[in-house]
Amino acid sequence: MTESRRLDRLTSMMRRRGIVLPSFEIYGGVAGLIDYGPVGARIKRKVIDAWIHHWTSGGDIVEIDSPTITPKSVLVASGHVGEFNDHMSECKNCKSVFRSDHLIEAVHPNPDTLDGKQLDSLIESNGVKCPNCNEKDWADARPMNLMFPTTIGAMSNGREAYMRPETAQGMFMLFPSLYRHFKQKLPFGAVQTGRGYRNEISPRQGMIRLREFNMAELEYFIDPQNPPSGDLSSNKSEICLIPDPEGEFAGDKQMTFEEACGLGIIRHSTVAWFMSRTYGFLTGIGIDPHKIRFRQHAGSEMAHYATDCWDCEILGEYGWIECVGIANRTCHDLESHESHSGTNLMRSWRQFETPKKISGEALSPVGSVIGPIFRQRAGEVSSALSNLDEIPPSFPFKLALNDGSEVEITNDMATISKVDRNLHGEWFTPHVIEPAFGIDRIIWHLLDHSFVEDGKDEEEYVTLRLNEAICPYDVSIMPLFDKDGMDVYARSIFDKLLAIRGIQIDLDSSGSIGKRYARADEIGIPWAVTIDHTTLQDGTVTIRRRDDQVQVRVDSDDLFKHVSSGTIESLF
RNA sequence: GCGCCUGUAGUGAAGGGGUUAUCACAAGAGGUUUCCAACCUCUUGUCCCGGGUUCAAAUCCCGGCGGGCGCACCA
Repeated sequence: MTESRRLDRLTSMMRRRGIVLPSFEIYGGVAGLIDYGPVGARIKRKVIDAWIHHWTSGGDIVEIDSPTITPKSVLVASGHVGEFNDHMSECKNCKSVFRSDHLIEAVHPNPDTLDGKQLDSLIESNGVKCPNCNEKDWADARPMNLMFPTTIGAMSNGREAYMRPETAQGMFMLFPSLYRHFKQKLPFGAVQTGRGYRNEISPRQGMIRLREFNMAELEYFIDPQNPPSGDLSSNKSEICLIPDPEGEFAGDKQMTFEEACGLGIIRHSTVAWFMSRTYGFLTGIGIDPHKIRFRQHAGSEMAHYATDCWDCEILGEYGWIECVGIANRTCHDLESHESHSGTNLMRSWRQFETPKKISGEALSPVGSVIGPIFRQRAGEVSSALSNLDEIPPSFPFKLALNDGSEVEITNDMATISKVDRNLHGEWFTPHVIEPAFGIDRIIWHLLDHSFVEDGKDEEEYVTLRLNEAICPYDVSIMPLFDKDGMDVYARSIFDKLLAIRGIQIDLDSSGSIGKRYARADEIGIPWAVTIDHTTLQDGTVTIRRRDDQVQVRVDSDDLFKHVSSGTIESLF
């Protein structure tokens, strides 16, 4: 039983039992696209439900839902269009492919601002050699667009759009609505689960790198001057932390979140709080706590929008895989959307404890003089005058306009007036802390960590020790014999349990009872209820616990009660 | 995108120019007082797709698609 074969056995089982399968297989399949089968879709639903509940149960976070089709302008503002239109250069000699901007990093301060032709000419003029074979024979740079383009509108004059590469932009678009919903008080957050799309060059590793994938993202809006944090001391677990290798705390650490935050390893208290709650979520649905670590991004690998980022990595058959990214996105997105869209709604009001007294002098433009002199430009001159921070000591003076030109202002064009008022607060752009979860990757690791092969002797016996919160079926009903009235009795229990909202029940009457237990164990059904001869006499059934095969006999009424309340465990 | 390896029932495998493609497990029907993958009978179901070579291709060749690994990429 070598470890690499375990991966094969797990993926075979997932196909065979309808958990996760390649998509469109009868047409040859498509790399990077997967289906969740009948069993897998149940697991996925439960993981997402658990995730939504985990974050919204505090009352300060709400769920939203926005389109996957996103107009280009939104993604220009977010930076994705620029970031995603990287160019690739191919060495004609050895066929190696490199990012064009990386090739000329040494000779240009901002290579990612260049277009294809500029990149080619710089590569040519600087004689850049292929890092692989040292030749200088480059093909023209080709854009590598990692977003799926589409068009809104069926006709040729449709609007350019992309399938969203992340769900986060939906939360930013709704910031004004969220701000009103939360009575204009920070902090608050919004979550969204749904599909994201990235046209990966080469998807690999099963459900780890997909082209269409399930994300669950949370944007938590805070006042940067008053960053909130929950009670970190409630989590006593020692966590594996890998701080920024270029920073002062380089080197693996093992400590609580509270300690790491106190020492400044985690730089932001709100980030620390979300790391702790992320840890709580993952372990709560069945991720092995010993296979979780948090790795801080070095400055050089940080996403274009983030100033501090921790990846939560989970260990599985593919090694350590990033499953959650917790980033401090600061005010980047809201500010960028405000300037690109021209709105002024992406802000929050910060009330001063005591109003600030503003007294000073201000220039008031005299319209009747400015108008005739500057004509079309009069409006611009007036607003430039009003916005002057410092009043020049004497007239006339040169006033700079937005277009770069200067005009002369004489003393008849403006009057100086005294200003006295109280400032009760100020507008600012909230900062955003974003935990972003890769749901498919988390599901993979849940399956990986639950997949236990512990057959006696030579025989392999597979149990999927899934946490009850995410099991595909809650209970499997098994008539010991599929006759003599046991079949009818089983059916009646099946129907009655199925009627309970949110409960999924499996009914299995084929094959020997041992085989049925094995089938149920393999897809992680935690409880098996058996109807036998005694049931027909006194209405009691046996309940078998998946993880240790222990059975108890209870009245079927008690079964209904405990299934409804999710307290079967208390019967043991 | 590149290189190497690879693709046979639901799953895992054997076969490697020539009768009707083989096996195990799984699945379906029936039988068996059947509580931890028991047994018996019967049944269903497979050569990734497209070209080429050949009298004959699952087998050899080419291309595509998919998978694994390495390089590159992974906001």
